[in-house]
Amino acid sequence: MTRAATSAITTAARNCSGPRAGPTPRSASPTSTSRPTTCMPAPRVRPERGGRSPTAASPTAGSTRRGSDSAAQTATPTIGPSARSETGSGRMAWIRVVEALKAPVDSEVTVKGWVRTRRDSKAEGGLSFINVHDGTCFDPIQVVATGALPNYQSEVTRLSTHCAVECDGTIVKNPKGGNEIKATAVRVIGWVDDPDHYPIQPKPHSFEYLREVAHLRPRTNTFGAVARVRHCLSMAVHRFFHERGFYWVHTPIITGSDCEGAGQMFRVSTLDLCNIPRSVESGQPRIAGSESRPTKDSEIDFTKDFFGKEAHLTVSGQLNVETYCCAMSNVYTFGPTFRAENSNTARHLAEFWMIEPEMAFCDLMRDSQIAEDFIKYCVRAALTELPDDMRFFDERIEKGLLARLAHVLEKPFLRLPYTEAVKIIQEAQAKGRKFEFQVKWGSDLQTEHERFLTEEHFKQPVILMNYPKQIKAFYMRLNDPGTDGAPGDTVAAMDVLVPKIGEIIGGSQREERLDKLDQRIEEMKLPAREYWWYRDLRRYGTVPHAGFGLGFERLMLFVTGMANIRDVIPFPRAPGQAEF
RNA sequence: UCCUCCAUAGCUCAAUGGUAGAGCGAUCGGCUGUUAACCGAUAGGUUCCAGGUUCGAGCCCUGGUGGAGGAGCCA
Repeated sequence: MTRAATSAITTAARNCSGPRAGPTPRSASPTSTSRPTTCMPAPRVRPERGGRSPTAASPTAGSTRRGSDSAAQTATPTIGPSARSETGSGRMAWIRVVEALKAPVDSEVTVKGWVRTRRDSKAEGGLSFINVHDGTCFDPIQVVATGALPNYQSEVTRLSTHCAVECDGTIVKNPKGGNEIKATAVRVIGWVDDPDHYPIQPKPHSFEYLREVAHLRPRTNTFGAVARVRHCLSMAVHRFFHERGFYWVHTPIITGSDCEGAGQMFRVSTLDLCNIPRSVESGQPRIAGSESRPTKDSEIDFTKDFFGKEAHLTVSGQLNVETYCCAMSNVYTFGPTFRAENSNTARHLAEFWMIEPEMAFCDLMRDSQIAEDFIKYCVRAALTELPDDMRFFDERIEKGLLARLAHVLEKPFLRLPYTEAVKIIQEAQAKGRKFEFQVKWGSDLQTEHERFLTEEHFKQPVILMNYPKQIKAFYMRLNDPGTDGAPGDTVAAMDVLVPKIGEIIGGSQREERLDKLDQRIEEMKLPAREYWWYRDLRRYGTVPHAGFGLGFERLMLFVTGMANIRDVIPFPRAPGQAEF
């Protein structure tokens, strides 16, 4: 795995309030106990110079307001569309770093952000180059501070990674061409307590390590870029559907049915775990001491629970969104989803965001076309809206990312029946390609098979269609016998396979015929009673409809080239992992 | 849940069962319109936890805990 050591570097001002969140609360007790906690206002760890004690408790201690004074005389109109009416402590226009990098020369500006790096020179009576970032773009802006600043020795030369600063100055051209700010004032808003122990250093950190300091990692260039792409893709998702007349439906996060059928669920309950109510239906008397453990003879009485029945966190909004589909035509969900699977991989989370469009009067072919358009739309959005971030991912995270994505956009995705895919894999095997698992018609394809198809054999995204019914969900539409020359019954299911990820989308045309649906529910021994409202959709004005599901974080992996799903969501939840 | 590997300085990692090391980062100094800066010096350790073997354990054994990679489940 290319865990391209990242890039890190960021800045942080630590507040004095509240308990220290601690970088690695559960690890290294020696470290955490020996470390000075929080930012104690008083004795600073660093030796003091020059008598001034810039403590975190007095953020602006010793900072100068001179810049403000001079700015007052040359009050400059605000610059850029997003410049707000607020100004810095001075009267210069506070603009974002992204705007400062494009602002015209001689503009008087203020930027606010965190120090990424600082380099000093003794030339010209003291010269410091401070890279400041505020999250608005990949590149920081370089602020040039000179010894003429009154707080130069006392503060500027002590800035360390992730100190928070406000800088006033003039936009000038860097000798190498880019914009930089010739500072007239540098105000320190928040110091970094004990830079030697500050968890993020101006050096590469492993992603594993940064997960332990998830509260500080967004200040690094990698996680800043991830956050921007995540936002960009989220907006693209909504834009894609909105532009096509889809309605966003907020399906419930708490579900009262255990019939969504997509894996282990988290229970939602307000019952007292120390005193769980038992039903006495079995006629057995309750036995003291046995009441808090379920037995065959005493079942938990969920009528006493909050919802009067068992409740769980949703594992899919699909069944619910189908109801709106059969009324609004084109709808989608985009929200959090929860799976209590004990799965520990770079592609799974216990809490993730899922996108599930559902289209009425739609068959599998159109479904797959929308899936393809959707993927391409999202890829294009990232490439055009965040070229700097994407270039970074290409250079430092996955070499060749941009070429891979360009290739994805290039031509139509390939469509292939499952039955054909099995033949291709079997032929490859006959020619000596080794697989850990055998493939035969009727068995589900393993990750290795899917990746073989999309990465080796076709070298492009592939949509597999019409899977054997026994490996797919009950709600998928039964195909006519003999579809694709399959030796058994198939359903109108599709999986979109892409290089690097494997399956990124799973979808299907839904079974709209009540008798066929009932037959499947019965075959799979599902509790028919639980599906009463789902069955109603087939009783009252049923229509062919189709949809698909896509894990948003997997789309993130696909677009950014990041290797681990825990690094593309701000605070990953996984088995044994709910810190922050 | 299964298989494999790992846990030593702020970070990344060394160290035949025999004095705890390097690089980066931090601090201080030198040089420099610097930008992965460079040069020198200094500080920094209960070697994840609990037991055990041994004259002696970072190293060997047992049991925990945590992490990583792969698999399964899936999105």
